[in-house]
Amino acid sequence: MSIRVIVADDQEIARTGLTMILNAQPDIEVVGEAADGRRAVELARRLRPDVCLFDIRMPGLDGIEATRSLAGPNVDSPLAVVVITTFDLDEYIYAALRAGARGFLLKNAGADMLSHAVHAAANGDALIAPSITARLLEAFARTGSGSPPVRPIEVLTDREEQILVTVARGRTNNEIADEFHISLSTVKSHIASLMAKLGARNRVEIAMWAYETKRV
Amino acid sequence: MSIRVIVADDQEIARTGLTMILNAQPDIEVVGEAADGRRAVELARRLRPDVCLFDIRMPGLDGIEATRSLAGPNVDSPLAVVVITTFDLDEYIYAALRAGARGFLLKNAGADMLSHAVHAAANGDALIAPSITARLLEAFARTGSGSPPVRPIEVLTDREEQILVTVARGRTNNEIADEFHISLSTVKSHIASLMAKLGARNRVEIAMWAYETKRV
DNA sequence: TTCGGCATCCACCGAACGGTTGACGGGGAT
DNA sequence: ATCCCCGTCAACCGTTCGGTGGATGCCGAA
Repeated sequence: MSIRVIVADDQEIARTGLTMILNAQPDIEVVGEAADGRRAVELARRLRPDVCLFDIRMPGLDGIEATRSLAGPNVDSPLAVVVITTFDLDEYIYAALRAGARGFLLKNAGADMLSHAVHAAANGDALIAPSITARLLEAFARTGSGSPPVRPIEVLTDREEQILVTVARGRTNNEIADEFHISLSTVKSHIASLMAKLGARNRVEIAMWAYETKRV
Repeated sequence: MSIRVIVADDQEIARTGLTMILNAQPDIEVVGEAADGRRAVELARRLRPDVCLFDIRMPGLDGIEATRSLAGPNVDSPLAVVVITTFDLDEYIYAALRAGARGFLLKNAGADMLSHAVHAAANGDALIAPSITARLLEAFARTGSGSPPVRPIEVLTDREEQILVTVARGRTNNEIADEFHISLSTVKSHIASLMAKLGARNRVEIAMWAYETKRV
């Protein structure tokens, strides 16, 4: 019997690529696709696949949240979720693993890595991209404890996400205020909470974050 | 006879996705794939496809350079190249178009957009993602001229290049001054000339430029 | 040698940014 | 009905940034 998988990614190109690569494996079958987190969760609940493959960046419910609601600590019959993303930022990795992910891959992973990760997840094991594993171990060594040095990624609100992008495009606060028809104060509020949530010290670091997570 | 296409992208997932979506079209056939710019150019020279679909970000020779050497101003029998990228930043677009691209798409484009762009390129037309087109027109309107608002890249000095990177990493002027053991004034001088040369209005736009040109 | 480019520095000033505190209404959850 | 989060806004204040107009010394090319 083949491993039943669902794939969720907001980019049609990536979604098709993942699906095709997995379907090319003799013992893997993609039984569903979704373009956002909410539908991914619905689909997973309905189909109960052996493995869910989620992109982190998705509109609405992101991959982390989706993972949490399918494989989180308080879920009774958790599904196996493999999270995939373009950049290997620590915040994401820890958040994904804490959310219950059984795997963490980068989008530049090849077909081999991909199918290995799916097989591992289906077997109750977990596969993490080697480059990430190294940093994970290092992090464990640094803290000397069993708990990873997690900066809990706080989920950005819709408005914050919008502001984030404009900041990363080099807009000034005044320009942002005009663009969204809100006051300068409000823009500063949003940017303040962005800095707090992302741990950024200034707007350039906000822009950095946006770039590194391909939000620009 | 179907349209012969080659696809170049360093991410296997995206490459597979693009190939599958295009092969699903009755009159399009993907005749080759490449994972970096150099091989893409070789492949294109050998196969002479009707359309080349290039990602901008590729190791070695990037998509822009690859486009230039296949469709640039001084090429005698130019091929039709469609450039695709995740980012829709102006520098990329202009660079791609100046390099001779016959299309410019974002990676979040759907299958429709993709096949339309390939068809257009094969017919000697050009298709650009709507969101980008709007900004292009706006830019043309701003300059009021028929020539694209191309900014000739002035060469950065070594020092400027160094400062550029630190700015893009979110450092403040004071931190940069400490890091290089120079005065705050000097940092400001360099940043001023950076802004002048790059046409940036503030340091975030400097950071943008650094990210877009893979300097970070 | 003279000229220009580069890197260094200074002073001044207004604009933009970042931090803080507090406030208000709406909506969803309990 | 209550509470909390979100989005909105205000006032205030210090810091940082960006702009201007210089200055100096060094080096290499003309």
